[in-house]
Amino acid sequence: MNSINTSNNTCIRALRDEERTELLASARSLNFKAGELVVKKGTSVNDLYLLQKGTVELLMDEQRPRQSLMLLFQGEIIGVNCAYSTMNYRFSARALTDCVVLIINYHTFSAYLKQNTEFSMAFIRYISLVNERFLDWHMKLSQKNSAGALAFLLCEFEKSYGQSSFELPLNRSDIARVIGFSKESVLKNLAHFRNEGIVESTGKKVKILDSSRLLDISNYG
Amino acid sequence: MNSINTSNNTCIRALRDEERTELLASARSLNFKAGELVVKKGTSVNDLYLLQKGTVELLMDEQRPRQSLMLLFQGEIIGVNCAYSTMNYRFSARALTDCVVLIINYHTFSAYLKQNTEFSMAFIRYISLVNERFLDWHMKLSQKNSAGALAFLLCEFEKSYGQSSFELPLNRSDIARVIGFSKESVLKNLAHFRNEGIVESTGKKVKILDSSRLLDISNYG
DNA sequence: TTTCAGGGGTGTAAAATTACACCCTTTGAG
DNA sequence: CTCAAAGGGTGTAATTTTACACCCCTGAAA
Repeated sequence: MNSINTSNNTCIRALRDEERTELLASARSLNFKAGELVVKKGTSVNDLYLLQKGTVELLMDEQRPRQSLMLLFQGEIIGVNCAYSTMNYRFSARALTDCVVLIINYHTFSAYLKQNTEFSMAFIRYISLVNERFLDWHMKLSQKNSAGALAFLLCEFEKSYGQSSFELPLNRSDIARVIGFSKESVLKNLAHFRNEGIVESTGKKVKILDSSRLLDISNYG
Repeated sequence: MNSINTSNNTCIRALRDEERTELLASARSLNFKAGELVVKKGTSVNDLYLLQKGTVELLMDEQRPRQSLMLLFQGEIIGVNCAYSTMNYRFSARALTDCVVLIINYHTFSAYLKQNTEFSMAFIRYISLVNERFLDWHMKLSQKNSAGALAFLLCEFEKSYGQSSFELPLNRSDIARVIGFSKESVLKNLAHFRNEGIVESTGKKVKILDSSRLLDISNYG
């Protein structure tokens, strides 16, 4: 059980060794295929879902695939904000890639929060940072034009994957939904980036050639 | 000191009586005039600012008065999210009306978080709810057209003030900044609402006549 | 009293974005 | 092999929003 990798989540690391061992003993790992629903909006929070591997998309509504909240990469607890507010998921999470999710018992987790002050302070810090990132994501996208928003998303992938060459887990319509613009705007801006030599792209394969210029477009928009 | 009203903040109420008394003994009340800067972006968090009375606007940048984050009404702790993440304010807060702010010592507050489990759990719940409201605000505004956004803002004021007739602490340009549209869009939509008999408005005085229709416009947009 | 700045207000032009129509290529099921 | 579906891609029209020009009114300073 100790082989389960939790080192990419800052607040789990704040647990004492024996607590972490015990918590992970009660946890189980689950696999999701790309496209599967990991969390359904409206359901109650019985467990915490730590995304160990893969990328998920948070959605306001599965039906109308209009409003995408943001993307989560490995190391994040999915919908952690809902766990201690309404205790109901306020959005759905869909796997964009094949994912490995660690299911952690909510009550066990809460018990440690009450028991271990170091842990609860680390958790407060963790959710504050998560919410900051959440807000940043939204501020950035809503204040940008279509080119800036696309540049921002590409930069986020580059940062999260840690490499300038990667494969997007999204098709063009998906990208459009995530950044909140039309598919055509995405295509035209991507074509523009290609013509300007800022990125190379064939289908979902993307290589960022001029990272600083892309960041400029992202910040300027 | 016990006369200080803190009952409108849920997490302070979770303190034991003697703790609350002690916390408030070390706190002081401060008045801000409309237009004054309450919190400056980039400064470190040394105290928590509990807004006892009035309305403040959270801004990404004081200089370029473009991006407004959201409005805070009485009972909220200003920038509570920053207190336990970077410990630096990531945005400024400007008083829209005359305000009364209770300055609470950050270290004293943090000491109670570590000491009192009930309080720390209430605080986790509080910041989760605040962030949910933050996110809601942004989701709603960014996905709406100009009419929907204006309707949303008017509904927020109605809700926060608890009455359908009120005086806006914002002129038309301010409204435009807060909802992220142009001044002209605000004026035209307001004129439309007036013509349709949804609101009455002369200058900053607003009376909401058809609350449910306004809510529809807010939700539809 | 005059003047002028600030806010409220409105029509029209300009810009950005979306929607539609359509084409090409790949791929996998029959 | 064939054909249909899905994704990538592009031009053009329609829509939305912004920007500009300008008007009126009020209130405070000269």
